[in-house]
Amino acid sequence: MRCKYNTNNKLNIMNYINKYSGTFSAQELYNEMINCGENIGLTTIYRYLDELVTKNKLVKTYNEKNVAVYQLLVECNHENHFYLKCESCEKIIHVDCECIETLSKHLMKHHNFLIDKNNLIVSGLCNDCRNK
Amino acid sequence: MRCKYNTNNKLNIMNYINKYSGTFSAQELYNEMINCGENIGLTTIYRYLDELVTKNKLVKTYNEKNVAVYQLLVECNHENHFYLKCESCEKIIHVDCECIETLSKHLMKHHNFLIDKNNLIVSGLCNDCRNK
DNA sequence: AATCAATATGAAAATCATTTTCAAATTGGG
DNA sequence: CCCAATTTGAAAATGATTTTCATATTGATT
Repeated sequence: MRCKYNTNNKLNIMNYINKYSGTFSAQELYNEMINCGENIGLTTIYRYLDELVTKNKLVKTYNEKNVAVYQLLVECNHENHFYLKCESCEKIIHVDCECIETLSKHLMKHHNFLIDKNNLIVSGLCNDCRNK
Repeated sequence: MRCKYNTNNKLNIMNYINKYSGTFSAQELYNEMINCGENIGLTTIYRYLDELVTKNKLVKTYNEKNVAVYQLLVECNHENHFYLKCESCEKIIHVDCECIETLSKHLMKHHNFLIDKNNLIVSGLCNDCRNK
């Protein structure tokens, strides 16, 4: 079982995670740490990232190449920030993604509608509830 | 280059695809066909499924184990229906547009979120109120 | 129906992110 | 300081998907 001890490795990984504003893969994080002279194993990174996902500190999604990418779950007022709300578990998911800019531009151009991103909550089912 | 010839294999795969009302993986489809005595290669199935995705006949998502699953894309007029709501005049605007499908696919693929289109209300400013 | 270049096929090998294994190192409570 | 619980990470395993490439099939043209 994991997640019992707070180790130097975990603190160190967290420091590097905090450098990212967007998503990062386990491999990218590993490369960054190695390049900075840290001594860490890729396995350890995978494990700690999963631990943080379980603790809702990170959100895990998949990029266009189907590689897992992670992102800090932090409140923020970024340009492309909006919310996903799970109708089942009520969880709010913060999203920071260009996809909303794409929709925004489309609605303006083709529907003459000015979207209010700060007020956008997209309802649906989150990954956990969808798989229940 | 692919997609030029219509072969017996492709017709045959299509027959089996039509048996599914929900999602199926390449492996599941392969197993089903082999069990039914068909002579087919898994590689061929992967290739034809991708061809059908490109042709918008199938939608490709990933299940909880991150395995690609496919589903027939059935045309439906109300499939892409959602609402715009003006924050100023409270008017509800009905929209039937593919842009929501684009967002939906993106949210599923990259954020593991199944959008509930029937419940989507996008807030903002309508054309009239924006010009006041 | 014979020819032939383009395309399709599929078994085997390769790819590659992720997980598992397991012996060694580390942690923190007692 | 001890020691059992936990963490670590290199190496191996996993497994879905892609690539390779020699062979088979296709369909247009004679």
